Amino acid sequence: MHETSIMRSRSEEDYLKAIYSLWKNDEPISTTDIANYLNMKASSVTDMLQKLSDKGWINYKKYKGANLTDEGKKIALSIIRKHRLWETFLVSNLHFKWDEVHEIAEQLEHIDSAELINRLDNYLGNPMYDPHGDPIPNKEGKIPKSFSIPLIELPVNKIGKVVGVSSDTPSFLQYLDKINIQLGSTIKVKDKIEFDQSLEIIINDKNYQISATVAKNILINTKQ
Amino acid sequence: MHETSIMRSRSEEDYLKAIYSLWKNDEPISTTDIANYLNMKASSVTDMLQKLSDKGWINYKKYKGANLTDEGKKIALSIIRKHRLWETFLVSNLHFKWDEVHEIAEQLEHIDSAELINRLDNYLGNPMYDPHGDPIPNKEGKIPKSFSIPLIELPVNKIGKVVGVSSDTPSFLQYLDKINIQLGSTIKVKDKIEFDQSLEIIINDKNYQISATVAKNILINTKQ
DNA sequence: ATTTATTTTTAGACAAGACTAAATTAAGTA
DNA sequence: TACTTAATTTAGTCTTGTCTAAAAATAAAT
Repeated sequence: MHETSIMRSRSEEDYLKAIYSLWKNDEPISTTDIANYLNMKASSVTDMLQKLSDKGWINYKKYKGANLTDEGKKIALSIIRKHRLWETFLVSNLHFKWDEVHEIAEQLEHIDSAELINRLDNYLGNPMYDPHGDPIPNKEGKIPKSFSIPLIELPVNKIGKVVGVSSDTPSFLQYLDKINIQLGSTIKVKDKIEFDQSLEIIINDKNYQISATVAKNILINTKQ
Repeated sequence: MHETSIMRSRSEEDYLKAIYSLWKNDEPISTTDIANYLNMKASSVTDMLQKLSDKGWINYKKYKGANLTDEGKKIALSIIRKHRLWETFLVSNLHFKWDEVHEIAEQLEHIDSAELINRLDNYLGNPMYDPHGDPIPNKEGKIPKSFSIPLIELPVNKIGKVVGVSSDTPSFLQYLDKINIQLGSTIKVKDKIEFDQSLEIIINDKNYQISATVAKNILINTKQ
């Protein structure tokens, strides 16, 4: 139906994206991990892994888990590109809050039109990062490098700029909104509490106490 | 999954939209007409009509065809609203040509988020008409009245403004592009050829000869 | 009014993508 | 190493939405 590329179902795309997201080292991703990520039963995952393998998008060995092939990685990255560009549009142009856009982008990312997404990219000014600070892959699937560390590693009395988050659950993002943290916010670490690793920080001249868990999920730039 | 409204499949939405589009008088729409419109077999249509009827979206009597209920009409209009708003976005903001947007809008119209579409509406400046001159239903499903006649009915020596087209096949739209007709174009009818009903018209001081078929599918405003 | 042609429906099949329950393999432990 | 537990796969079922082929109903025509 479209150009030379083989049509993919929404389901197939979701699996490829899931495998990409769970991918860490070179370890293959387990059936159970994928099942949990997608809220499905392991048996359903097994079925689909066989299908994706037949299409050449993953390497799959029974009982050994799966990994993306180059072809599969390319597809996953193109979906992530679409997801992040749409999120950017929703936040920058339609003024959604950053915790409201995920579900909608989950739908929009499956719209099939290369022309559309490239035009959207231009329309948005070819952004490098989405509203959560995540890098946006380019047309060729290249991801801009980002140099960042979790806030918890920032030394006392140092100042850093928020460039991203490593969790984007709505509850977390809403909490950040509440204490006035957004992309670009400047944070100073006033003190670290030995006992529970919590931090005392300053944002816009106001003091806040944040837990180690939160501090681990806020990303700070290392180069400016 | 979303608000109080019952989830609908893409397929169900396509059927409702098809029935709406084929709707003329109060005559119920036949199985075959729907099948042709959607490029499906009549037997598939029969199945789906039964389903839509069970959900209360159409009135369906065996062998008698189907008509939308108020509920069904509301759904169809909301999909048309989405389709036309997305087309507007694609043409006005992403600078697609008016003959390139249909397929993409066919996908976008199924994105499920009332909030999204209302924000998009505002972002576009609450347009009344889409790039083909078709009226955009509002949130409540109300369609702005448009007063227009086919160009063929415009008397000789009268001037009219193009407000829409009643066919939007790419080949027709491309032909219009070629002879420089777009929404808002001013057309003067210089002569009518009795023999074949074709027209001699003037656009931007240039003369063109157009067939009756074309002249029937160009809509001209009657109130300005 | 009866036959013929066309439409529409029914019945049964199939593919995709999910599930449950049972069987099998792999991994962990005494 | 043998045993137990956890992970994974297989087998079979279900739903959605399509199809083909056959049957039934309606419409058209002589």
